Amino acid sequence: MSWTDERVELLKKMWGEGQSASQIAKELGGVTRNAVIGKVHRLGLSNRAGAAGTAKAEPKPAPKAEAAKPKPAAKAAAPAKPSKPEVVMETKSATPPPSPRKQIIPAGQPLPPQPSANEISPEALAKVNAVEKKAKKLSLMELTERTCKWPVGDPATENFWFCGLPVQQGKPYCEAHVGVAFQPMSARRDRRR
DNA sequence: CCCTGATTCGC
DNA sequence: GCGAATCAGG
Repeated sequence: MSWTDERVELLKKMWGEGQSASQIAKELGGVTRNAVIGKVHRLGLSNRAGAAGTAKAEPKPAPKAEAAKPKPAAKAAAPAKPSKPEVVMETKSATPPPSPRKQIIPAGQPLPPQPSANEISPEALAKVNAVEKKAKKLSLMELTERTCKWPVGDPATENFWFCGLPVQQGKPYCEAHVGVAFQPMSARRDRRR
């Protein structure tokens, strides 16, 4: 493969968007991330700083392209569904890990955390809520050994997906989900009922 | 171990 | 100019 104009443009575009070299390479195909990085340097756009030479470029917002058209919506629909405060911190009905009902959540090997007597740190929960918005929302088949396998939503529903963010090293989940999946086992054991 | 970008250097 | 190998970090 050679660096045709189109390919270079895509490279510039993606690099500008903050995509990683490996992602760009994958997208382009036929090249490795090294090739991409090498090209990036030769093009002089190592980082998104002012490569032009004089003017200092602004930090540039670099929005994460978020085209969102989940549903063709044959009819008007209400796509916006705030959040469901199902995670309470008062009554004891918290259910941080998704509720797999009696369904078997198919996962490569690791199983999603089964809800247990739990009360995850509010921080971790907040983190997860935030992260779920950035989740890549992968389908079962899209999961790999390196994508967070934290299930979100109801398996019996349309909107059910797996986090998909990069996992934390060996773990089956991303950092945020690891945070709620693996509790220090310190907090309290269980509410003395 | 996974990943990131940066650099080098033979081609 | 190209990019694998290597380096340096996270």
